[in-house]
Amino acid sequence: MSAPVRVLVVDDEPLTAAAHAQYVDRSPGFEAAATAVSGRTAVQAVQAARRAGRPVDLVLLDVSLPDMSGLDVARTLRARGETVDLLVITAHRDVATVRAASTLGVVGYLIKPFTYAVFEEKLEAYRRYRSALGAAGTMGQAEVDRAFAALGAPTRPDAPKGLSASTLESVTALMRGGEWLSAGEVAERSPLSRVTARRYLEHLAGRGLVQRRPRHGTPGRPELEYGWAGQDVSPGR
Amino acid sequence: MSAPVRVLVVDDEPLTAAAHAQYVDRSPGFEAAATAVSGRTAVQAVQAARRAGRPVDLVLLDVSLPDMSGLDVARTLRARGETVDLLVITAHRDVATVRAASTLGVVGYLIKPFTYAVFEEKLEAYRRYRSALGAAGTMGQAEVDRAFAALGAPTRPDAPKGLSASTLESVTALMRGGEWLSAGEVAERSPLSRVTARRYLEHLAGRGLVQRRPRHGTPGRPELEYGWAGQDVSPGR
DNA sequence: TCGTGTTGTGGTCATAATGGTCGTGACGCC
DNA sequence: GGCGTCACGACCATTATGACCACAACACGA
Repeated sequence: MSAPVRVLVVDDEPLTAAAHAQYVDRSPGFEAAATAVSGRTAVQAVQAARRAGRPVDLVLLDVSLPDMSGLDVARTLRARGETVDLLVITAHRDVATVRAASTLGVVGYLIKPFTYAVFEEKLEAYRRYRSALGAAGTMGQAEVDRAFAALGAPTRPDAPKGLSASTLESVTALMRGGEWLSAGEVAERSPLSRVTARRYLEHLAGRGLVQRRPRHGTPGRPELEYGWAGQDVSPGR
Repeated sequence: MSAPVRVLVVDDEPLTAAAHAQYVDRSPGFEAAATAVSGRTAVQAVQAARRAGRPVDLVLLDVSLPDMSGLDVARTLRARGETVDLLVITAHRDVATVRAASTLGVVGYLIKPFTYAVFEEKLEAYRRYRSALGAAGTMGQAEVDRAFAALGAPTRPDAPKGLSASTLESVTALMRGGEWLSAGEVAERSPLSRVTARRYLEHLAGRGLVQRRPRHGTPGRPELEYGWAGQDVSPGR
């Protein structure tokens, strides 16, 4: 198990900041390292944490701050070369702010108010993003795409046409076991048929929740095996 | 029908820049506005275009430039508040570069070499991103997610009939190591059989991505060894 | 020097075994 | 009772493997 992701919470409203920090601590693998109530203190907190040898990984950044815009905080951090990831949390819904945040390389944009489920989904997406980037020293196009796709995961865990929520959940639970399984093997370990199992696995793969890779070595067409993303890739067979 | 997206192509290799510009003009809704062969001229071109009232919408940005890194170009543009989108096009595959590009808010990251089909896919994703942003003055969480998701759309490497995309990528990754390997050696270092390895190597050789040469000196039929050719843009459809 | 044997891989064919899609059927909801 | 939805079975398409024959260069003897 790797060290938890250290999170700095920035919000001018102390109660809101505390609530967000609570959300963070509630999420396994994340810990609220500090909170800041202004843009200036936020920048200072990031720099201080890095100099102290315990750098911040992620900043939950409010846009409305008393001294400066959250976007300005982002620009300042970028200009100073701080390598932190930013998750914008704001009530601003205008296109200009969203676009500005996007060009500043934020890993997500959350519109207040939101439920914990939605928040957790964003943290989960960020976790996948990190794991996709941390996998290897060099990446192929597919790996790069997977990293970018992780951030694009929709907030709502909606089950599209043709899929049912309960079945999706059971397949997800099975895959969380960490084993690499083919569609046929998933079918064996669940009351589903291979075709149905494949539909759900493909759906999860499209969302970046599971990875696919061919299983070579035996005659015949290679078997596609699926593995839960968000953990390190096992060396395989 | 809205005005076409104006694109600036940046690459230190004039032939590559021309090829990319051709790709852009070939894509409906996009037009190559200019090309630049260095970081300094790229920044100047963006500023000049904006002042001339015909701003650049998108920059195809190479990382390896003679005077400065493409990432530095991005930082400069961001620092000067230019509101252009960036699509990184590079042979750099290390995580650090990918991560740096990501934090600079690029709309995509393409690893050279690539086919036109892959390139077009990225432009299409960017088009969806723009249309998601341009739809309304204010956005809900769903709209924001859709915009971010558009950029995360995976590029499917186009493999011809008989070859699978993921296998092709693994063979490509192995060959990028720079070593000269025979089909049998590739088979040893991958879960593939010699026959399969040969099929993919021959495919890459046909596209000019790897070179072939016989390995003399030992008894028996000479072994064909394959080496990475390191071209920029393959002549694929 | 030339011809022949030896060696080891190149390249092709048939086979294997799953992937993916289409149509059908059952279940639940309006 | 009709309709939409979701899952299943079966079929065809797809892609890897193993085996086989052919080929090309070296080695050696005449």
